Parts: sequence; structure tokens; C-alpha cells
Amino acid sequence: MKIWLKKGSLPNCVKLAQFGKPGARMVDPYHPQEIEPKWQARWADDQLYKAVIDPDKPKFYALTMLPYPSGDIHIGHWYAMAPSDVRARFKRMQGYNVLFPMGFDAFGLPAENAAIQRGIHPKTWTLDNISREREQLRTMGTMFDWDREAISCLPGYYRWSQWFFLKFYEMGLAYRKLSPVDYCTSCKTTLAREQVVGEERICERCGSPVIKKDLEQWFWRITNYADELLDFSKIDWPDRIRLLQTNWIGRSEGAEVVFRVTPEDMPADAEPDAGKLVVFTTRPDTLWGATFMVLAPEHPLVDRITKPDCREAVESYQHQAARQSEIERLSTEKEKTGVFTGAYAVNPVNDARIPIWVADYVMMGYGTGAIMGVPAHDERDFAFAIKFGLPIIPVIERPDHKGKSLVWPGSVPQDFAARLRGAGIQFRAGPVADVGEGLYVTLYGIDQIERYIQLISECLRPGHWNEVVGSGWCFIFEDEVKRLEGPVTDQEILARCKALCPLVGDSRTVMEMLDRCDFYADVLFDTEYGAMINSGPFSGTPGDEAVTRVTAWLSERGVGEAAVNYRLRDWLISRQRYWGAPIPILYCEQCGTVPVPYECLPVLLPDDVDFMPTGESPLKYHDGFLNATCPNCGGAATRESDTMDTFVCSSWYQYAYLSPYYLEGEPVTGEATPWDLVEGAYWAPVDTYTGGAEHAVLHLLYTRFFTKALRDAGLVDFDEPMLQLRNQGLILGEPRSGDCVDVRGRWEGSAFRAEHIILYSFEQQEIWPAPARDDQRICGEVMDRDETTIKIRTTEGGGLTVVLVQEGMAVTLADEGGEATVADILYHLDVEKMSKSKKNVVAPDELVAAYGADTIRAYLMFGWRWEQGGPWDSQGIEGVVRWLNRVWNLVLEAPRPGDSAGEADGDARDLQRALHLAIKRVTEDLEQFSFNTTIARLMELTNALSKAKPTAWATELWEEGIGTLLRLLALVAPHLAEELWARTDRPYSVHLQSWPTWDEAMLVEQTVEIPVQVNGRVRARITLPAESDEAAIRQAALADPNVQRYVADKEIVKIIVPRGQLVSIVVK
RNA sequence: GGGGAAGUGUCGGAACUGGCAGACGAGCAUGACUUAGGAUCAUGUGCCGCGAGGCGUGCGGGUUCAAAUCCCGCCUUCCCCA
Repeated sequence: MKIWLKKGSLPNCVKLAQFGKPGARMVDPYHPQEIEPKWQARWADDQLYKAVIDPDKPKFYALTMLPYPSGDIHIGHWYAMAPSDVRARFKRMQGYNVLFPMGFDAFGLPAENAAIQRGIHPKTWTLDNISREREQLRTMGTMFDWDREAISCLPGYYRWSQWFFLKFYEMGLAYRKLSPVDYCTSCKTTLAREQVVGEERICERCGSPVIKKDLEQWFWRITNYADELLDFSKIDWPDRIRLLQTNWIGRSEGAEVVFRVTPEDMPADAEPDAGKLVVFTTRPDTLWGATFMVLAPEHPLVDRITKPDCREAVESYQHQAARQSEIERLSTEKEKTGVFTGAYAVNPVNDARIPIWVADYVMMGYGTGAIMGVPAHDERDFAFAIKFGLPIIPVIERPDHKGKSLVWPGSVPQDFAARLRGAGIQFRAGPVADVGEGLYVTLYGIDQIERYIQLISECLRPGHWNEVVGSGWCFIFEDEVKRLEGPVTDQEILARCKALCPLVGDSRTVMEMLDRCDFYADVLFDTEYGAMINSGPFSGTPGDEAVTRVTAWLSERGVGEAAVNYRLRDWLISRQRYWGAPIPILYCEQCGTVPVPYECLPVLLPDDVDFMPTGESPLKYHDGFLNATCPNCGGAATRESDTMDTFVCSSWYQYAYLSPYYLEGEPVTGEATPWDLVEGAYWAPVDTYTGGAEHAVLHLLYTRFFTKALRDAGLVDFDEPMLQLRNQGLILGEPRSGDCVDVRGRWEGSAFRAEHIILYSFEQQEIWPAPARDDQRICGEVMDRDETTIKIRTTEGGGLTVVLVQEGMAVTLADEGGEATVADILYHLDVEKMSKSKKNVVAPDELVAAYGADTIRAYLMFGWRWEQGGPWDSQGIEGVVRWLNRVWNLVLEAPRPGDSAGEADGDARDLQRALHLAIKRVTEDLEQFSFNTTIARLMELTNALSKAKPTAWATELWEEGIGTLLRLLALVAPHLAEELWARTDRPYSVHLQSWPTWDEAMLVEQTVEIPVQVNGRVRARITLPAESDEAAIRQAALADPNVQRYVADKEIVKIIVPRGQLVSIVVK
């Protein structure tokens, strides 16, 4: 039945039907399950969302991250894509020609694992998943242009990924290098980073320990663009991502300094420069404090310089270091380890002979793989030097000039405390070990330190000494004050201290001795910049010029120069796997490394491979693939068997959508272009990119690099691939209570052995039995569960009882006695990530069946701050269900009789204002991705229309209102809006309408309510005509009786009326 | 340890350049209509107080006529780096 009726045209029969019986349904109810597929089919037939170049319209390229086809579209995809779709539709209705494509990032490890575990070919597995997920995505009601779909594992796609490889190789951006990878000795294979699990770093498949192994691998020179990648001035990306990328690139300025291995420690046959050890440091100002060197265990020089009696220790250490992760190795928490090579190097600034150590906290490929150890000004070097008894010499004055001194009990006369007080020096008295009462002195400033040294020199009793630590750095003996200036004085001081006090024991350095005193813990090393001390000719150089002056001096003397170092390393793209794009390279015995000619692309991935759980890529054993002919000499060549990192394919997919599988079937050359440049010139770059923040430094950095490289190859004329980026948050699992179980059985020690279990689900709490815990029975909520135990809350407060069960044991269901096992028992869950094993995943398919896509879309927008996300709330969605039902009834149902009283005129003005306000706010909110408030605005408009319905029904204004509501709603609930648009006889399609505009004049209210504050508290609200001037507002405010109550007998200091919004009266 | 983000009712969350804290929902309460309701509609709902009024945006200070918002110090949570 069509219900839309013009004003006054309501036929009697309908009137009777509608108004006759109270409670009778007047229209068919909202049935999303019927209308959604219907419209989706119609839109597809009409190619409503096909994006075609239109030079007369401004373009808008909206892109949302493509899914990896792992089997099912999950709610996270919806959360990412639905609001992105809303915004794409928004731009479209605003008059932009919008491209909003979708595809699949289809290469990757899970497909290969499925092949090994279940014998399904990765291609089959992937393409099956894609067809399933494509259908799931279609139910979402998005405006994806499916004609532009691109799937990265198809030859038409990966041919171009290979083409880019060749292009980058040509440009010198691709190179091959020996590099360490994780290797499993048991599976005899290399592993991807994500296949190495746990702190112990064991192999995901076999559980045996993983080591590092060197392999020839391909890299891309992303570091060439390091500086440019630090520039975000051309893009509007979240601060968080920019910060993460900046930190990841990790630019640091400093100097490269040349140390040399002492000639006697080099093999006799070594070439002259072999002993050069280049060190990068951000602190050349601390060079005089470099008391040792450390090489990474993998450093090539290690083997050459290690002395015979150290060799065994060094080699075993290298072996052990290969097993650790970088994070472990670099941790400041970790106990420092290392071994001495027996060799020495020369510090170029003072010709000091310093020992060369090997330690795992230095990484090869991070800087130069060698560092200078400056223990007085670096935390890790300090820990290392303390552990191995290496000298620690401060060479930078603390900028706060903070010194500390512990006055040993009995080392000074009784009146010393009073003298300190007299000198204005801070201290506290306290016990020293179990020796007696001592003084803990803290000194600030050079003057105070000198005064203190003076004082203590005068008072020190024979047989004692005192030290000033942190700043000042000296030891006061009865006959002299000895400054800590270098390794020699270090040992002299230590010897005197040992002579005076046996407690010093076996300390090897002064610092080690001081390190045993907790009081000094915070002043032994300092990483701030400050004036140089103990640094020969540079002593006294102020902190702010130290680095530049030392760097200039180094460079003059030819032993160093200013340098920039990056944390970022070149992108390792080689993967020893099957399911990826083959690297188009041949190895010829005659010609060496030879790129596959462009015309021969794609290098096809063979289908007929065996997936054995060897762990190695099946390509390694596929003769047909491996054996090739050299394009240069025609001789035999071997194909590269590694494939490319999947991030390669996702680095350029935004261009693939422009003309998917471009030139498929035609041979190409190096002069070809991977996409239709006409499409590219119109659509690229991406205007808005949305997706998860978890790709902050991988995908999002790689794709920027890619675009810059493409620019240098002349393929694009812009610098950045995505102009605007916004990240959504994560939808987490819903917290829930556990099921209740009633267990019969017997006690076995402190645990209870289950013999029979009755299960009450957590939804039927009203029939749960009371918690119990006795000889034969345990009953309560399940708080935790694994294969063999259930933890049950047996009292109201807490009190968990552990129940032992047989793995896979059957349980009786309380209601109908169906089949279930202990594995089905749901346990208590706090907010956690969704995971299948915890059974807290929200399945979009089920939601679509229950509520329809429009409701889910709206709820995903409404429930959370989009950038933040949060736990799913199955209750909250009901509010959206009610709202859309209200919209349905609002549009289709005639008002009830007798409702039409009221002042129609005022109501009309209110409605008009509500309408324009809603347009304005929805527009502004969408512009800034504020999706939750967008829905709130639409709900407000619905409420305003409901309120106005009795008087406005079937008027022109009403029609305008409904028309506006539907157009605004078309973004969020495209099916519902289209259905109502059609049912109210409006011309197809609501999605071809233009975005409504608002008139600021319509927003002005006739009267305004202005709060009046007296001394900051609201004491009255006055209602005035909107155009009242400030004087009138003041007058009205003061005239208000309640204001008078507070103002009457006081003096008015001032009255402020900011923007006519509020009156603030200050009285005394 | 360093860097970043965030702390607002019972819950999700609103609040423009400092200007009426709690929009919009959920939940809860009361009522209406109902054989019934976990449907629908209406009303109420920050806390204390009978009331006038007072107190309220993690805690403590500060700036201001006015602070969730700005400044200083602290606490907690999350993320990244080490």
C-alpha cells in the first residue's frame, strides 16, 4: 500500500483504516531484510556507483584500506569501511565526482599455512575467500565501484609489482646484500618475523630455537628518501602517525669519527686501512671520555682482531648473540654482556689506547656496527663499564652543577654539621651502613662545591677521605685534593682509597666503588649537554657550542666529519615464500645478476607445486620455475626463488584501481606505464585515506616511499600518495559474564574432579542455581576455563574453585539437554580483542540478518568516537533500531487524530530552524569525521519532525523536512532512505540528489534565553528578542527579581556581555 | 627511562575561538496502552538537601568576570620507542 498522500487528498477509506481503530498498524513494518537486497540489486543494475572521468566535475578520490582475504569480513572491516563510505557519499552528494574503489591484498602467509595444514592450494583458498568476502562486503551497502576491483595475487596485478621492481633496479633503488634473517635449524628454513614467537624466540611450527642466519636478500633504498619522508608539510595526516614515522626514521645529527685498531693488533698482511673503525656518535663532545670501544658480534673486523686466547670466548658469544631479538639486545633493563677481543684501538682525540670489546647491545646495520663507549654520559655504556671494570671518566659538566658527598661517620669533628649549616649547604643526617650516623650532602653550583671542598679539607680527620660526586668530581685526602681527570688519576685515587679503607674491596675503578653507594646513584652519569671538562684543549667549551667545535676540529684533522644517521634501514623485500610476487631476477653463471626483460613479465607463479611442511618455499624445488635462459648470453640461468614482501603490492594499489590489470595480455616495455595515465591525471592522488593506525610505520611509510620513487621515475607529478589520512580505532569484544555450571564430583586434594556437569548459559541468569561448594557439588559462574580446568566463582564475593575436567568431556544443558562439551562453556570476559577462541566475536553476517546493514552502519557511527573505538555493546544497538523504526513510521504513518492542536505558526518556525540547523551540523560534523555526533544530529532532526508532525503533516514544509531528512539519511542508511524516498513518490534515486544547503538566516531564533551570572553563578535566565542590543540585555538582566536579590545591596563592579550570549555581573 | 594520547553521570559519549557541563543514545524509574511485554508512547533521571541552596569534568594549585577547555605540579590508564 502506498501511503504518501498530498495534502487534502487523504481518501476516506484510508482515513478510516488509519484512524478508525487505535493500535491497528497503519503501514507495513520496516523490514530491512527485504528492502536492502532489493535496492542493492537495483543500484548494481543501474551502475549507480560507477566512477567515470568527468572533466566538468571536481574529482574526489576516497580510499579505505583494502582487506586481506582471511575468510570472513569481520566487524572491524565494517567499522573502518562504513563510515568511510558515508563520507564518500557525502562528497558525492556535494557535487564531487567520487572514486571509492575496493580490492584485496591477496598475497600472504595465512594462505600458505592453509595450504600446508589443510592441503588447499593458496590460490584456491585465497580466491574462494575473496568471492565470499566480496559478497559480504556487498551487503554493507557501500558505493564501491566494483568494476575497479583489483586483486594483488592475480598475474595482471603482480606483473606490475614486478615491473616496479625492474624499474627500481634500473634506478639503483634495488640492491642485493647479505643480511641476517631468522632461521630455524630444525625446519632448515628462514622464518618471517611474525613466525618467530615468544620471548624465547622459538619457531612457530616446531618450537625449536631460532637463530640469525645470513642470506643474500633484496633491499629497496627507502633510506634515499629518509629526509623527504620526514617532511609532512604537504599532507594532512594525524599527529600520531607523523610522530611515529618521524621516530621510526629516527634522524640524528652528529659526527662520524675514525678510530683505528692499534697496528700491533692487526694481522701482518692487513691492508693499510683495514683497521679503520668508523663510529657514528651524536655526542662528539664526549670523545675524551671514550674509554673503550664496542663492536657488534657480527662486525667483520671481530674475527681479524680477536687475540688467540680470547677467540673461544668471542666465538661462543657471537653464537649466543645470534639467538636474541633486537629488542632484547638493545634493552637498557637487561644485564649487560660482552667479551674482550684482546685488541685495542686508538682514540683519535687523545691517542689513548682503549680496549675493543664485543657486545650484543651494539647492532650491525645500525650506524656502523661499532660504537665508542662513553660510560660517564650514556646509560648503557655506564652499565657495561661497571660490569667489566672499565674506566669511567666524566668529560661533561652537569648543567645543573649538582654534586653529592657522603660524610663518613667519624671522618669529621662533631661541629661539622653546624659549619655546613653556617655555609648554607644542604644535608641530612642518616645512618651509613651499620657504621654510624653520617651526613648526606647535596651541593648546587660550582661556588658551593668549592666552598664545601675547602670546608672538608679543613676538617677531615687523618685516615679518612671524602669525595664530591656528580659535579666537581674530586677526592679530598688529608694532604691533597685529587681531581678525577682520566684513567690514570682514577687508578691513583682508587689505590689511596683502598689503602685507607678495606671496605673498598675489589672495586676496579673509582666509579665502581662509588656505584656501591645508593646515595650517588643519580649523579654517576649524566646524559645532558654541558660544558666540556677533562677534555684537553677543549676543557671549558660551553655545552651549546661543544658539538660544533669538536666536529669542526675533527674534520680539520681528518679524523672525522659531521654526519647524519637514521634509524630507518633499507626495506628488505625478499621473502622465502611461495605465495607472493616472484622477484624478476635471473642469476647467470656468465653474466651474473640479470633482470628479467620487461617483455617477459609477468614471471608467473607456478601452480603445480608441492606444499610440504618443510618450511621452505616450494619454488626452491620447482625445476620448471628455477631453470631459465639468460636473456643476455642465452646460457643457463637460475631464477630468484624469493618472492616480494606483500607490502610491495599494497604500496601502489591506489594506482592499480585507476585501471585494474592494465594492458593485461599485451607485452609491455620499460616505457609502458602501470596504469592508464589519463585516469591517473584525473583521479590521483588520493584525497582521503582511511584505515587502521596499526600500519603507521610499515604500509603508510612504504607507500609514501613508493610514490616518491614513482615521481622520480616520471610516473606521477606529485610527492605524496594520500593527501589526508584518518585512522579509526578498534572495536573490542563485549565484556560478558560467564556461564553457570553445576558440577557433581569429588575432591582431589585442593581441586575438585568433575564427574557430571550441568550448564546454565549466562543469558538465563534467572534460573541459575545458588552458588554452592560442598563435598559432592560445586556451583557458580565460570570465571576462566581451559582444556582441563574450569575456575568457578562459588561465593558472591569472589572465591574461585578449580574444577578438573576431562578434555572434551560432555556437559548437560540445563534447558533442553542438548549436546555440548566443556569447550563450549563460555567464561567471564573483560574487555579484550575479539578472538574466535574466546567466542567474543561479533559476526556481521548475523547482525545483517538480525538488524539489516543500515542499522549496523548507523550504530558503528554512533557508538564510539571513530578514531578511538571501544568494546562492542549489544544493548546499545537497540537505540539505533528504535530510531530507524521511528524514522520509518514518521515518514509513512499519518498522525493520530486529535493531535493537531497547537500553534502551527510557531511550530513551523521551530521546524524550519531545526531543519537548517541539522543540515549545518551534519555537514560540519561529517567534514571533520565526527560520525557519532552526525547521528545525534539526525536523531535530533527526527525528534523535531516527530514533534512537529501533528501540525505540519502534509504541508509543504513537512515535505521539505522529510525530503531533507531522507537526503541526510541517505549517507548513513542508504537502503532505508531510498525505500522511503520511493514510497513518498520522489524521483529515483535519493543517491543522485544533491546535498541540502542551509541558510544562516534560518538559524536565528526569534527569542533567546540568556543566563545571568552574578559572581560566576547562574542566578537567572532572561528571555529577550534575538536582536536585543547589549544595553537592553544589561537592563533586562538587572531588572530580573532574582538577580536583584543578589545585587541589591552590593556594589556592581562590572557587567560583561560577551557576544550577547550571557550576562556576567561582578559585585562586591 | 624517553615520547605521545587520554581521564566528564551507572555506561557509550556531547560541549565552537575560555561563556548555561552532561547534547544524542543506553540503562534505570514512574505512568499510559495492552491478555501479555524485553513492543510502543509519555515523563523523569549528575550528586547532596524537604527547601532555599550547595557541590560537581582524575587530584592539588594558578590565571580570569568566567576554566572540562589555558598555565604549573602530581596520580592513573593506554599506545609507541628504548
